[in-house]
Amino acid sequence: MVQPLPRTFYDRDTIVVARALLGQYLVHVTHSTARIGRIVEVEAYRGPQDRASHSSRGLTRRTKVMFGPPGFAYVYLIYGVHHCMNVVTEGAGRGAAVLLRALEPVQNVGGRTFGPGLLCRAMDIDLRLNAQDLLSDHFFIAAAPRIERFVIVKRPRVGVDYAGAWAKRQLRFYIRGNPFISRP
DNA sequence: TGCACGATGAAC
DNA sequence: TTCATCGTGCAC
Repeated sequence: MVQPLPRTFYDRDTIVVARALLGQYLVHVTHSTARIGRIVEVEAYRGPQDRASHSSRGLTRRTKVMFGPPGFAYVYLIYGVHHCMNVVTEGAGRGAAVLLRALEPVQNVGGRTFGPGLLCRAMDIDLRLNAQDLLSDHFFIAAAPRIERFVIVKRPRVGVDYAGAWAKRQLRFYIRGNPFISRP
């Protein structure tokens, strides 16, 4: 039975959620086609104090979703070309989220899925899904169908060199040895 | 109202 | 290393 992970899954410390998301299944149903990808790489964005996070700008029209309740999708356009998808974590007002960086194709996924932009393209995710509740029937994350055992690798996040000391924090997590990681 | 700038990916 | 391309945040 494929169903969304509960709100309580997202309502926890962002690093805990980031690690727990690895191995889970992202599901997007469009035109009665269910696209499914296994999450294999993520990054944690901790809140307003995290200089790499969009929420470090405070509460704005764009970051409103990040400061909202957990379990919602924060989707934005980057470089005017690609979309990136996050899941909001922790309680409302925290401004924390987890960026999905790579998937392993499971079902109805065409094209490459490694890298946040390619992931969104392959899963047909765009701005229309911003602020979408992930406890829905067409866009959600489901528990992995079976217990899997893997080692989680920690690395600094990608593309946030401007963030000072926060750029050095190991807030990127991925499944060791998985062939769909966006970069070593 | 204007403008510099990306949590990227692809081409050169 | 350069560039596409546009929403956002902040200066004026």
